[in-house]
Amino acid sequence: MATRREVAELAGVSEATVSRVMNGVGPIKEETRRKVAAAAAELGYQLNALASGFAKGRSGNIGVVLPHVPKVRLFSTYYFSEILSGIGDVLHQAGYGLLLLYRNPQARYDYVSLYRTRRVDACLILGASDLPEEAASVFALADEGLPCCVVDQRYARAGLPCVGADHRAGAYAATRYMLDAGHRRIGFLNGSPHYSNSADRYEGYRQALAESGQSPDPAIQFEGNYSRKSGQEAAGAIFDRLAALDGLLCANDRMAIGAIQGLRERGVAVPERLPVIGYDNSDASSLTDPPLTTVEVPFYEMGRLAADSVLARLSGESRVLSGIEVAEGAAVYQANGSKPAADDVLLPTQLIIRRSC
Amino acid sequence: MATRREVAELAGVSEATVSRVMNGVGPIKEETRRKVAAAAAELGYQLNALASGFAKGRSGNIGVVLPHVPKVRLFSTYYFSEILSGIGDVLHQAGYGLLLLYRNPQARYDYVSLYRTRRVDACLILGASDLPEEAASVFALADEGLPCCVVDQRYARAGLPCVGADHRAGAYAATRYMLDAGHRRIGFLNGSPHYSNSADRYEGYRQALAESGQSPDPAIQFEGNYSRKSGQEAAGAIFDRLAALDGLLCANDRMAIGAIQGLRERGVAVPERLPVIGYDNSDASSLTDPPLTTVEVPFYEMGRLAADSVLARLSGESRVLSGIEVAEGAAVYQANGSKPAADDVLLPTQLIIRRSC
DNA sequence: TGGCATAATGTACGCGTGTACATTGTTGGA
DNA sequence: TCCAACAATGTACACGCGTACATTATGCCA
Repeated sequence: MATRREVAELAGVSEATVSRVMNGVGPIKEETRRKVAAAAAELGYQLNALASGFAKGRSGNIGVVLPHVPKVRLFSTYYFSEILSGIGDVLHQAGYGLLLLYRNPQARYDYVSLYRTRRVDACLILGASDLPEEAASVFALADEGLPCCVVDQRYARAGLPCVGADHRAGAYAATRYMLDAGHRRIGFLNGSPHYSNSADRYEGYRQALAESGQSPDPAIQFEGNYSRKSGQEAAGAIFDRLAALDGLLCANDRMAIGAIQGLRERGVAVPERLPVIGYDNSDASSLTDPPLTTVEVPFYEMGRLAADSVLARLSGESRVLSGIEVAEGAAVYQANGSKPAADDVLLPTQLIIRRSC
Repeated sequence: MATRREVAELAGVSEATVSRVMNGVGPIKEETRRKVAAAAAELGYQLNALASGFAKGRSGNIGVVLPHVPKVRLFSTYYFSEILSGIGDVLHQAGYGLLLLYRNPQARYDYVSLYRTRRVDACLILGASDLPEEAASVFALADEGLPCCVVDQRYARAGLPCVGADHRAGAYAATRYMLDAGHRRIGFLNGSPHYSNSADRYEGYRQALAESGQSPDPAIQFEGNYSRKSGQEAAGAIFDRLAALDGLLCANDRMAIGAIQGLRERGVAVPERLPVIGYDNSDASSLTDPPLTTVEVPFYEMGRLAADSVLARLSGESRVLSGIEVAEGAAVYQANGSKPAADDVLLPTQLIIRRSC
C-alpha cells in the first residue's frame, strides 16, 4: 500500500500538501491538486483511515447497541432492521462506520469505555429500558457529556437525546377507533412497562378510555415481550377473559399475530368475535389472515433521525434540528409526568385500517 | 483520559513495561504487574484501541457486508439476524468489533479498499450471489489474498472460503418426504438461481425426483425473491397449475407462508389439497396455521463458523478447522459440477415435520 | 566468587496522518 | 518600486502505542 510520502515524492510536493489535497482543506493551486491527484491515482494511494483517525483522535465509527441474548430474539426483527437501515444509510453517507454492539439486556454495560478507548465516536442505543442497570449505564453516558442518542425510549434526562414516536397518540387513535366502532371493553396486550414506548401506549389507551368514561381494567390487560410466541401464549389468558372483551389492542404486530393464532386455535374468530388491532405496520401485517389493522410507525426515519442527531452533535452544530424536533415533540404527556425532554424527537404515528378490526 | 505515560510515572516504571502489562506479553515480575495494574486502575487508564490498532496496523474490526436497498427487505430478516448473532458472539469474545457494511446488490463493491484503508481486518460476506458484478467484487478479494469468508454462497474459487449448509441434502430430504408420502407431482418455489443455495436446493429436488423416475417439470417451477410477498404473488401462478400439482416445496419459510396465504385466498386448503414444505425452520414456521413442515438450517452456527474462519486466518493458524470442515463438506455434488471447494464448510440440515405436509 | 544464562526492565524509534507555524510566492495599490 | 496582504506550500512535531534492541538484575553452578 502506497503511503503519503511516496505520493508527495512522485508529485514533487510536500506531504502536507498531499494531506491537504486528500482532505480538501486549505487553499491549493488547481495545478497542484491535479498533480497530487494523478500521483495518488497512479500509486493507488488511499487515505489510511486508521492513521487518520488516530491523528484526529476519532475512530470514524458510530456504535449501535442492540440488546441480545444468544438464540433468543427479544424483539421483532422488523423493528430493528428498519431502524438499522435508517441509521446505516445516514452514517454511510456521512462517511462513518457502523459498529454493531450487542448488549446483555438488564445488565450493566460500559458505554463510557467505548469512547475512552476510541472505539466509537458516538453511540446509538436501541431497545433500552428503564430497568435499573440499563438506565444507570445510559445515565453514565449523559453524565460524561458523551454524544449519543437513545432510540424509541425516553429517559427525560439532560444530555440524553431520544428519538422516538408518539406512541401515546398511536395507541390513543387505535383505542378510539375501536370505541367509535361501538366496542366498549377493550383489552390491551402490552409489552413490559419498563419500556417507555409501552408506557406511552398505555397512556394513550387510558386516555381514550377515559374520554368514554371508562378507566382501564387490570383484568383485561395482558403482558408479553413483543415476540410472536408471547402473543400466542397470552391468548390463553385472553381466552379466559373473553366474556369481558369486545376488542383487543396489541403493542406490536407480532404479538397480535401470535394472539390471533392462539385465539383461532381456541375457536375464537377475528375480527367477528374479537376485533384486534396491532402496532408497527410491519410487512407481516398486510399479509396475515385477516390483514391487520395496525398503527404505522416510521422506524426507518427514526433511525435516520437518531443518526442525524449524533452526527450533528459530532460536527458541533449543537442542535440544528431542534426547532423541528421540539415542534414534533410537542405532544404533552398528562398522566405519568414524564414529558418528553426538549431534546426529544417524537415522530407521528398513523392508524392503518385493514380487516382485523 | 489518562495516557500510558502517566501510568508509567505513577507506577514508577517505563512505558514499555506498562505496555507489556496491559498486553500480557513478555516476562513481568508479579510485583511490577500489580503496581502497574494499581496505577492504571487509579487513573482509570484503558488502552486506546485506535492508537493500538494503528501501531499494529490492524483496526480490530471485522466487516460484515449485507445486501441492502433502502426500504426494501430482500431477504428474511430471520436469516440475517441469526447469522449476525453467531458472528457477533464470536467476534465479541475474540475482542473484535463488528463493522456493519451495506452493499448495493448486483453492483460492484470495493471490498479491497476497506482493507487498504485499514477500516477492517477481514470481511464476512452475506447474501452474495454469482451475478457478474457481485462475483467480480468478491473475486478481487480472493486475488489479493485478503482474509474473508463468504456465508451461504459457494464460489468454488481458491482463496475464497465459504461457510454454508448442505441445501442439496435439505431439499432432497424434503422432496423425498413428499414422494414417500405418495405425492408425485411436486412443484418448487425457489429463489433466484444466482444464489448457490437456490441452485443447490434445485439439485436436491432434481435428485429426489430422478430417484422416483421423474425429471423436473419447468411448468411447475416458480421463482420468488425469498420475501413473503413474492410467495404470495407466486400463489397466482401456482394456482393456475394446481391441477398439475400434488405438493409444493418452497425455498424458505417466508415464501411458503406467503404462498399458503395466497393459496388460501383462492380457496386452496393446505395441506389437504396441496401439502407445502418450507425451508429454514424460522421461528415463524412453528406459529403459522398450519405449522410448517420445513428444513432446519443452523444459521447461528453458520455465522459462528464463518467468524471462526476469518479469525483463524488472522491469527495465522491457516486452516486449523479444515479437517473438520472437509469432513462436513464431504457431500458431493453430482450434477452442476460446482463441487464445494476444500475450504468450504457445509453444515447439515434437518427435515422438521409439522402439519403443512 | 566469577561467569553465564535468563529474567526483567528501559531506551528509542516507527507507524501514517493532521496541523500549527514558518516560509515563500503573488497580487494589487500607493 | 515597495510593501502589505494573502495565497500557496513546506517544516516539524504530536498523536499513543508496540516492539526490537540494549541494558541491568537475578539465580545457578562450578
